[in-house]
Amino acid sequence: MPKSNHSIITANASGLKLPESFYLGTNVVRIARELLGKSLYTRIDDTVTGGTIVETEAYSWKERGCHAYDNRKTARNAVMFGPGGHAYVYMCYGIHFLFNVVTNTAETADAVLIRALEPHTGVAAMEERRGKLTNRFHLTSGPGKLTRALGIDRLWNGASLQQDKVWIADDGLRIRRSDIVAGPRIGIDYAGEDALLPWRFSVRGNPWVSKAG
DNA sequence: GCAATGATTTACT
DNA sequence: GTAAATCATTGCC
Repeated sequence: MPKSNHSIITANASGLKLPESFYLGTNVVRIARELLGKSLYTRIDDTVTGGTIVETEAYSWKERGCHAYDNRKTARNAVMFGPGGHAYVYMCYGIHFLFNVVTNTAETADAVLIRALEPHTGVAAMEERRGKLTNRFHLTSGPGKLTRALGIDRLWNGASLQQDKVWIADDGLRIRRSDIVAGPRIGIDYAGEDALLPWRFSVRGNPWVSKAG
């Protein structure tokens, strides 16, 4: 009997931290796909919170949707020009922090935006950070929501994913290729035809995937 | 449905 | 140096 993919989980925090080599890969689209099913964790004091990544988007300096399009380096996006395996956190709409994983080697500005998690570790702590919710699926089902749930803010920009503050682990979960949905990215209409690139990936049928798509 | 919210960027002088 | 437009969204109406 096939396992329901309605809710994929649940792993624990004992999985293997992804090595730096994973992030140094040159194909950011492939990395965005491979991050589905991995777990993103943060540790603040002794509180570990985390969940399974169920939605990502790839961004590359070669296309207009990216902050670093055409190799334009600014104070905000400087982290993207460093080596892969670091966090790129920035503020959007003046209210929300968005968490990205820098990929590729130094001077090649690619990144993967983490858009949604299925929470499985430290859920009570995340609920406390998010405040009262009418629907439990709203806890981490959006890029701004998950950073708030995990306690991520702008000070985390540039943090290494090889340390014990924020990291991504392989908890052994495998997402079948046929259960990965690809589609256009959210909220980048200004990118012209690059907005049509099918660089948003999510887990088919998972209730924690953001509503925006 | 749409207002709120503020950092960042860009286009000027 | 200054100002206006822009924005990888959310949450409340």
